[in-house]
Amino acid sequence: MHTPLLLDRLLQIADLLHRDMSREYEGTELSPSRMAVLWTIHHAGPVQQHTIAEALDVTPRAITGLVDALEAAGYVERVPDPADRRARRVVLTSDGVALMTRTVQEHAGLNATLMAAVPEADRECVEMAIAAIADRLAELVSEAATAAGTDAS
Amino acid sequence: MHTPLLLDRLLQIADLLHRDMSREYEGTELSPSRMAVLWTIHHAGPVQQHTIAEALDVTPRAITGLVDALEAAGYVERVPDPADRRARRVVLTSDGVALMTRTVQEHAGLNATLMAAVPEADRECVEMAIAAIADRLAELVSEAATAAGTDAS
DNA sequence: TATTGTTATACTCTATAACTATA
DNA sequence: TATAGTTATAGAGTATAACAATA
Repeated sequence: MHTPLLLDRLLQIADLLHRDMSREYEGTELSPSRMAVLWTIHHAGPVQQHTIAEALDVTPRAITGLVDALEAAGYVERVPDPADRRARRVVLTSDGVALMTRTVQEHAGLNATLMAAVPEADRECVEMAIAAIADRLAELVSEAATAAGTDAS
Repeated sequence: MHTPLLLDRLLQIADLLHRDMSREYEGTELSPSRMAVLWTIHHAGPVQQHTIAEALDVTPRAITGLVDALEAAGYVERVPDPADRRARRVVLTSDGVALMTRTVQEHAGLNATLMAAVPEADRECVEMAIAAIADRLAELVSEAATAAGTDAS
């Protein structure tokens, strides 16, 4: 048995994060996909649905369903867009803002717990390295998607 | 805009890896879930389906569907279990073995590409740190799952 | 004409529950 | 009685396609 590759560790972490989030939200009106919509609105402010669709790289149809669910649960509201009567802006309700505030705090707490597993002297180096890996991976995925899109057209 | 947390970077990497895998397999008989089944068999050898279900933390019913698809695609075969006539062992076909051999090589290649984004002097430290973070996260998720299970019972 | 978002429909993945065959 | 796996059914998430309202 040899040491797992860094990539294997990253895949393990990906699986654990997704599993933990799914478990955390089970029995509630939330889910990883719905949280992704809330993060987009949290970061971008009131947005049109097609903007969310582009940010998450899914079709507008998928956003219709996710926003329907979030609106029914009381976390977001569809409001008229004064500049375009076809569109509506999706905004966080006060419940939505409170949820995201709590979630940001929980993220910071989990981040601190995980960083505590790394020797203090190594932390800056590790943060830089993971950022570099994430950026490199984003480039690769973007190139692969472009190549696939070119093939298909 | 402050520097993203390490956790945010890990979530970004998780999303990119899943997205890239989904794109890579689109239009084929494969998918991330089906690949997870193949990885389990690749590592454990011929296994009963309930063993795969436990390894992936899904219900046996889900495995029935995934193995059905993989068998139809020619990557695995269900063979009788000589020790238990209720069960069948799932084994890789020669196509399945060839696929996993290719995939292991592709993983090693991607791993090397990503590690190239990290200064050579930092690599060992980063590998150790990510392993420590993965182990810590696995503990946390396991504890949370146990706590949730205890609550429910 | 192009864009925004919806309804209609279908597929994958997953869960629970009821059932068969075997242990 | 318990276990291995299946069928039946349901729900979430996503895709394509056709359509409405507006730009």
